[in-house]
Amino acid sequence: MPVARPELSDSRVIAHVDMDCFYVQVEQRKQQSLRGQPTAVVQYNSWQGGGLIAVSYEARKFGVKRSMRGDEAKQVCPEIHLVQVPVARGKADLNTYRNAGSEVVSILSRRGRCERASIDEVYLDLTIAAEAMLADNPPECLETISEDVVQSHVLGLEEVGSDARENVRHWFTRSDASRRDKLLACGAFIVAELRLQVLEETEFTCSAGIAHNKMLAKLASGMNKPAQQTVVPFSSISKLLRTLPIKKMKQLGGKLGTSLQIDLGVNTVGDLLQFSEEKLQEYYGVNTGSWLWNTARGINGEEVKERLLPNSHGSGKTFPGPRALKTVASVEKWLNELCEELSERLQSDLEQNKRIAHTLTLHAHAYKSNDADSFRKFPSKSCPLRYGTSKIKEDALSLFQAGLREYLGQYNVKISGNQKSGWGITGLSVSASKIAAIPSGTRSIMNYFHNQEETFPQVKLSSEQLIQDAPLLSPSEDSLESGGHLTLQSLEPWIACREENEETKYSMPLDRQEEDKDTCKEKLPDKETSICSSPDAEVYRGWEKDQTESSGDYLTVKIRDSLESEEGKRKPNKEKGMSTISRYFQSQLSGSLLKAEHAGTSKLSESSSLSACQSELPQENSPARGESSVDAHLCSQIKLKRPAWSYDIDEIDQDILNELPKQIQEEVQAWLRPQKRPNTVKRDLGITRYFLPAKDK
DNA sequence: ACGGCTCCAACT
DNA sequence: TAGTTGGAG
Repeated sequence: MPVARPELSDSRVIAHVDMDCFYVQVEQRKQQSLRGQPTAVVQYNSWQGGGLIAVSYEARKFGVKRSMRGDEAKQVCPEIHLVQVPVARGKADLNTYRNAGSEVVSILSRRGRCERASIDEVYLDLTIAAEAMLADNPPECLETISEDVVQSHVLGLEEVGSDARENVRHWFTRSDASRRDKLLACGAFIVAELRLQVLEETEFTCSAGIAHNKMLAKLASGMNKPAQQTVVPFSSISKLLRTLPIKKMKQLGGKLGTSLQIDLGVNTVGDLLQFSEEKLQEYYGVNTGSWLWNTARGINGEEVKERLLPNSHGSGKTFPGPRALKTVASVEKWLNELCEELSERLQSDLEQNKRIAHTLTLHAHAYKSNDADSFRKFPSKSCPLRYGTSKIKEDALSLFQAGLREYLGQYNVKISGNQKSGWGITGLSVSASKIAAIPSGTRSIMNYFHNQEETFPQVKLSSEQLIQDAPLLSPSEDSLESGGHLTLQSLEPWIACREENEETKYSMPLDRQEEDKDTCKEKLPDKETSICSSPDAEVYRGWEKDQTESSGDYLTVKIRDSLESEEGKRKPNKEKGMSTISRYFQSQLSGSLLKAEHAGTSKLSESSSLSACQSELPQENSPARGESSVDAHLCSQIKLKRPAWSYDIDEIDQDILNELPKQIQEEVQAWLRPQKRPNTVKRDLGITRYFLPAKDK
C-alpha cells in the first residue's frame, strides 16, 4: 500500500530559509574589509590553491564557482579574496561556521517549529503564527506595508509589468484572496521580520521561500538570491513545476533523477504527470513511486521536525592519492587527531545542550593494490561511545583494526608494520551519534510539580504509596542555591568529567571481544561508571546524592526495582517501583519545593538552563569561542565536584512511566531510547533499484 | 584515485 | 542493531 497521501488541502505555511554564501558572510563579518568584495572561502591552500567551498555573489559574477580550485578562481577573477578555513589538528575546522549557524537558528526558531536542515538552512512551520496573524492583524487591514515585504517575489504575478511592486503590494493586501493565499501572505510577513532580525542581530543576510510545503519552500528559497524571499501561491504551482528541470528538485539531483531522464525520458517535473502512480511504483517501488507521483503535483506531506541541534557529530579527513596512509601507526596518529576534535565537540554539546552521544562509528576508505578483489569497501564499525578523549581514541583504533582485518580478509594475517602491506587508507572519519538529552528529568519534574502545587494541594499519586517517614531528601538552602542536586548542573559534572584517571567500565570494542578478551580484560578497571549502559553489564546504579557539598543526607532511591538481567530472572514489580518514585516526589514536595523557586532565579541555576544556543547574546560581546582551553579548565574544575546522580536507564519499568505525567514521560522516554525517534515520517526515499521493474507490487 | 567535510534518512 | 547507500550543501 502506498504511503498515506498528503492532504490535497495542505494549507500549512512552511518557510525555508537559506543563508547566502554563508561561510563567506561569516568571514566578512570577522573581517569587515571583505564586505562587498569578490570573496571565496577555501580550504587547504597548499595544493592548487585549495578547494573553494563558498563564493560571494560578487565573485560569482566573474564566473567563480564552488568546487573550483583557488588557482582557477584567481584566473577568472584576479581580484578575488581567498580566505582560508581555519585549520586545527591538521584538518579543516568548521566550528566557527557551526557556531554562526547556531546564532541564526536561535533567531529563526522564534516564531514556530524550526528544523535545522544543515549548517546554514532551516525549515520553519509558521502555520500557527500565520493563522494567528490572519485572525488578529490581517495584511488587508494594514495601512502601509513594510518595504521588506513588498520586495517579496510572488510567483505567478506579472513581474515584468510596469508596476511589479504595485502588483505585489496588491497581492498582499487584497481582501478577496483565498484563505491559503492570505496565510501565505502572513507567512511572508513573518519571514520578512525574521530575516530582518537575523540581519540586525548577526549581520547575516539570507533568502527564503514561503509555500505550503517543504518541497516548494525549498525550491523557492533558491529562486531569488541573495537576500530576497519568494512566495509560492497554490495557483502558481503547476506552472512552476511544468518546466522545472527534474534534477532541480530536491532528492532528484542524483542517480534517481538520472534514471528518470534516461529510463523514462522525463526531463521536467511536469513530464512526470503522464505516469500513473502505479507505473511509477513499478519502476521505483511503492514508496518512491508515490513520492514521485505526489512531487509531480507539488504535493509533499513531510513535516517540519522540531530540531535545533544536530543528531550527530563527525570528524573526518581524506588522504588522497599519494598521501594515503599505509601503516597502522600513521592511521593511529590521524585517528587521534580526529578523535580529539570529536571529543571536544562532544564536550561542548554536553556543556551547552546537556546531551550525550551513545554510539561511536568509524568510517574509512581504503584500497588494496595487490589483491584481486581490491575494490571491496572498507566496512564501517561502531561501538558504544565512552566519554573521554583517550577512551574515544582507544575505541576508534580498535574499530579501525577490526575493520581492517575484515577488509583484508581472513588469510591476511599481517596487517601491521610493514610498509609493503599493499593497502592504503584514503579517508578516515569518526562520528558520534544517537545523541540524546541528558537523563535529566529533574528539570521538567521539578517544573511539573512546581506547577502542580499551585494547582493542587497534593500530588496525584495514590496515597498508600506516599511514604511519609522517608527522610529522603531535604536539601539545604545552600545546596539549592549552588545548583543543588535537583538541577541539571548537579548532574553535569558527573557526566562531564569522564577522563582517563577515572575508573571506567570497559565496553569492549568489537574486534577485541573475540581474540583478545583475556588480555584486554586485565588492563581494564572493573567498576562500572560509564555513561553508556552496556546491555550485558550487571550493574546497579541508584540515584545518589553526594555528601561532600550538600547537607549530608544520603539518598538512594531505587528507581529500578524490577530488574531484568541477562538471565531474565526477576519479574517486574510495579508496586515497589511506584513507591520508591513516589517517595522521591513526595519528599521533594514536602521538603524543598518552595526553595526550588529561589533556585530557579539564582544565577547558577540560570546558567544551567537548557538554552539551545548560547548565542542569543548580542554579538558584540560574544567573540568567537576560544579554542579549547575552556574545556580543559571546565573539566578540571568539574572534576573537583561531586558525582551527582547515577541511574540505570535501561531498567526503568514501563509501567512506572505510564503513571507519570505526559511531559515527564516524554522526557524520560527520550533518554530511555535515544535511538528511536518519535514520529518517523513515513518518507520515502527507497532509492535503491532504478532499473528493476516491479518487485514489490 | 581528489572537491573536502559534514550531516541526514531509508533500507537491509 | 549495525552497516550500507544515496543525497545535499
